[in-house]
Amino acid sequence: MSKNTLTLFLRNSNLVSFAAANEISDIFTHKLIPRNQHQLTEGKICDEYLFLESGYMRAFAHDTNGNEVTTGFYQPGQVVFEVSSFFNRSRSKENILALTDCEGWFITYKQLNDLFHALPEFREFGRSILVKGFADLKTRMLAMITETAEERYAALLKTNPEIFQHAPLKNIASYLGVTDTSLSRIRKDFSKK
Amino acid sequence: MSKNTLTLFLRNSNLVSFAAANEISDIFTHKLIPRNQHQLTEGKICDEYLFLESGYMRAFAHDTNGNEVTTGFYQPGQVVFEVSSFFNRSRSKENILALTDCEGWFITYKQLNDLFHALPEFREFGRSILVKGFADLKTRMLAMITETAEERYAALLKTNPEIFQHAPLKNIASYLGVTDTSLSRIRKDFSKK
DNA sequence: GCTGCATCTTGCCAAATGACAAGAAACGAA
DNA sequence: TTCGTTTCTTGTCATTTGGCAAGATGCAGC
Repeated sequence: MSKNTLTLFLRNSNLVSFAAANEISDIFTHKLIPRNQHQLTEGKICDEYLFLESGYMRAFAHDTNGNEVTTGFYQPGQVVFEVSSFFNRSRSKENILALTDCEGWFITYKQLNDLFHALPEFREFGRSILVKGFADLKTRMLAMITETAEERYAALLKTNPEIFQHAPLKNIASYLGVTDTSLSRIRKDFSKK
Repeated sequence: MSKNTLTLFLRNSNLVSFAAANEISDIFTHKLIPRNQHQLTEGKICDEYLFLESGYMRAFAHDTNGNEVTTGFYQPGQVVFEVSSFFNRSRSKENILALTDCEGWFITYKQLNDLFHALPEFREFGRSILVKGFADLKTRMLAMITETAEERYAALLKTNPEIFQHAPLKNIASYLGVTDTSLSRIRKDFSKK
């Protein structure tokens, strides 16, 4: 069990020097999240900034009718946390749970703020994570408005094929903004091409 | 012409002290943007972090078929900038233009970074702007997936009625994720209720 | 005022998607 | 393994939305 992947992840951002990456990594705590266990439960305040080393996770919320809607997927190499709850110290409207057994490294809100204060390099890193999340969400929003469900499906299949091996199709359906019935038909048509 | 509204805006965040708000405000430059003028043009790097004091603005992008899609509206009291282009120093895929004559106060990327470095309070403020934008976009995404076009229309009418006086309906239609034809019908049905 | 252009509405029809329900298949717990 | 639950597919039908085009309206510039 080593922190190599985390250190490398920080270094690869090109925002954190070798020395700082080591210093930062040392603060992180190792964590195992078994399949189906919640990393974050709605109503709680998100207090972990988690670097996901292995495994897959899913975030979901409930709509006004109480139906589950998958809001995001996480794969190895991503930082897992709910932005609004984490930074505003407010109750999360989302759940995050492990689709598979997961392994990662985390720091708490306080530790993150201390690091931000002490290390400008890590501040830059934190900002880049936020900005990337923002940009990805914007891209997804644009796709939602301008692309057909089949195009969104094809794009997900291309950019994130692994998720199909770990998440049930109904989760992927609500992530794509369609019912599971529709996704099933889209897949049937798509496979014919 | 005074910086009162900007100073008050900083203070009202409850993240910036009175002294710091004055200090920060002093750095900002006044700016007038006449109706229909671009505040940001796609292909350019967004280099202004603009506090909008009066007037309304619209952001839009182009989909793969070259069609215009409105990605956001800005009203007085909001900060206007394209997150990804501004922080990554990359070419913007979006345009931002004035729907009405506008007045505001801005700083450049360099000035913002210097302020972030010098004043932890302003860093907090900057983060809160980013986090709020993120949360709003998430909310909109969830609405896009779970609500009908009519519900999204009704919500916009309630939360942002002023925009209907300044933006043409076709812009509002693409923002809501429907064609202008559909929006026209939705409005007809909606007014009957 | 007139002219031209953009905006908005409306009708008609097609395509996409949803709602509901039944059945098959896969999976997990005992 | 067996049982029960969840997941996935498929059929039927209704609803929503889009594409296209025509006409009406409004607005800006001359």
